[in-house]
Amino acid sequence: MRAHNLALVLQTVVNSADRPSRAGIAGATGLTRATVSALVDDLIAGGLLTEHGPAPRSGAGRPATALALSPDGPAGLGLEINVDYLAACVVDLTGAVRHRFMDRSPTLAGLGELAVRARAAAAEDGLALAGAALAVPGLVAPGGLVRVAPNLGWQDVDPIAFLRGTPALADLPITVDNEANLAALGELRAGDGEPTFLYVSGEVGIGAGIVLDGDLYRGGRGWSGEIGHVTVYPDGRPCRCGANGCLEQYAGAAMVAEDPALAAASLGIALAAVVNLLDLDVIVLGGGYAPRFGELSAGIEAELRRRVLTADLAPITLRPATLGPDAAVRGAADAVIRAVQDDPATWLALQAV
Amino acid sequence: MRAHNLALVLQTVVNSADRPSRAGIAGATGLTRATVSALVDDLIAGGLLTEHGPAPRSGAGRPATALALSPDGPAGLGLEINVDYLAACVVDLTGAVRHRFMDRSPTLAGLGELAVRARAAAAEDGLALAGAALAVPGLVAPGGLVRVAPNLGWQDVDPIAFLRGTPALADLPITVDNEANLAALGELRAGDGEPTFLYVSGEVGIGAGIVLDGDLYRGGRGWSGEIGHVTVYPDGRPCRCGANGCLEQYAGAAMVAEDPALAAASLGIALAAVVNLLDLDVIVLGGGYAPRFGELSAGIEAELRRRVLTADLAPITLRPATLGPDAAVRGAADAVIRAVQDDPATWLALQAV
DNA sequence: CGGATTTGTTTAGTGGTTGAATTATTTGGC
DNA sequence: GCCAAATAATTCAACCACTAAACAAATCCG
Repeated sequence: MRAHNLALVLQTVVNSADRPSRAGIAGATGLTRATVSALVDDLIAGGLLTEHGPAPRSGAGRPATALALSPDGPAGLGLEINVDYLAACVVDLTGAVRHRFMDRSPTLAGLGELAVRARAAAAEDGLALAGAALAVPGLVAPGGLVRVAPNLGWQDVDPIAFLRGTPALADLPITVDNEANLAALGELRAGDGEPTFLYVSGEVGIGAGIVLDGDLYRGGRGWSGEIGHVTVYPDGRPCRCGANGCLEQYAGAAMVAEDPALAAASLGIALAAVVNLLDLDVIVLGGGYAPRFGELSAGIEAELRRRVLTADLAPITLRPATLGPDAAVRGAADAVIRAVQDDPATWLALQAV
Repeated sequence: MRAHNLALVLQTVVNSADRPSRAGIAGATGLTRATVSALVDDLIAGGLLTEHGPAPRSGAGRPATALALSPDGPAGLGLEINVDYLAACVVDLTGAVRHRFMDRSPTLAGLGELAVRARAAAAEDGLALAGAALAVPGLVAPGGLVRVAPNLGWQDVDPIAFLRGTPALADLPITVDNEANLAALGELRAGDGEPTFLYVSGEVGIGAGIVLDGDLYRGGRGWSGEIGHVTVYPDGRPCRCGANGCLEQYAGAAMVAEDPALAAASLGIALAAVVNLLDLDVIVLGGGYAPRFGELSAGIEAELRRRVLTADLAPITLRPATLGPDAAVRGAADAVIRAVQDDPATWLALQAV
């Protein structure tokens, strides 16, 4: 119960645009001011919140002491390994990017080094890492095992086990997730604040992250969002997956450059299927699609209007991603601090030991 | 908190195959035996659980008193209105069907009469109704307003307001939901126990219910599962929705009879898209597809193997629905008793008044 | 300067859970 | 046949976390 209410209070601070007061949080959550005070004291003692000087107020009454996430609280380490680069970034509890690192040699050994450097940089700022999340362009099994990552040439690779081998990382909780999934989480924080949307990432392959009500939908085995292999032309071009007419063959990076109209129409057909099935009203185009949004949007929207059953009952918003190519690393780091924000009690318990 | 734990205890009883004891529940939930005792006492007093004689045990020790859902507890009323029939059924807390009614005149007035008859029959058994749920073949807005139901000729019809007009139903909480959604819920209880699956209902139109982790996924506006309008052949036959090549034109009732092979292949293409997007591993064919499962399954499975990216990493189960044409009414009644089972505290509070 | 007003803290009280001890009911061994 | 062991369920004191209400602090307004 306390755990739940700690999360409730912290979430309220996270979600509020301004810096709320204890009384404000009490009003928003339905808890008593006394309860909120007690909980906030714990969160301040644990280094998750900080008090700020009283803000200038209008009207009578004692001025409120503003509360905000502490920039010195636990930070998240985002990692990404992709076809032609490595990336790492440290994001503090407030969501601010504190450090970024890149490398052009996409190997696991290089990733380990990058992670160690990032951790050292965080330590210099006095930041403790709550954990790390790794973005991978492939299918990830629940335990973090990468079953297949075609563009990396990986099959049944266990990056967590490898990173744990580095002494400086042995104690760090690490998770692995699909690149598009994490990019979607990055967009969730950085974007317009919609809690439910589809994030589509168009690179060599095409992936999607499905965000429902502020949470990533991963599917039964974590393999959701493989929109690149949705069939658009049943007897169309053969795909490397063995099927014919996959979206990837019509809206992959190559086709977007060569024939944007075809890419847009194909994408529109696949997206209409998603909307018909899941009843989403926001679609975010990221990855390689974002910079070419202007060329693609009209063609996509035309297909959506034609093929979505409920198109005339409620509008569908199509917009480009706000984050650039580092959406996945940002999302990975975000996933770590989200975990702390969603369950501050375990972090506080860890600190107390 | 008590509300949460009451639900936890009741759910444990619902989900356990045998009749659990208080101690067994304590072990399964992590609560203390003392706590479970107190909660179970409340549930028995509220008429939701009953004690049964001690079961024969192996080994020493005091024998456990078996607990089971009470057949005299609150019951659910399921209602369905469709193109050529009306249906109603009363399901008790244990999930047993106590009464069924049918009618061939699918009007709202007839539905009201049927509901009154069903309620009277339930009352004769000493059953109190916790509420009613109505299955409709159309798009339902959150408040229960039916935006469009093409096969009924409905547009912006409010069945709740109508039924409330009947004095004998004025005090009954009523909800409205899509037919395929409720049929999926019916299958959830009656089926193999998988918590996550896609239920596809093939009638004149084709609808689907998406069940994720034991819960129906309704989408942002409750319009999920419109698989009938997923595009399978982008330049194919015109559909009554205005688009071309919708699944409904290739796997609707007419086509299943005329060309089962084409229906199966088309259905396979659309289902592969669903699996690629949502990573489901169980697909249930219901409605008109169930009786023709033998003719369709091979063709569907062939497309799934070819078009699902992860087909060779994990198998996909395709099976016919266990419930027949009354899946939707059963599911509707089930939805009502599920609501009680998921939140027994409010039911107990209502009784106490 | 004093009342009004709002924030935050203190204190007593309450509901609900835990843990230990107790009672109840069976099996099995000598 | 009786006692010990084992398991189920209840009772009771302690405790934790939230609530309610009073109180203290800090500001504005007349």
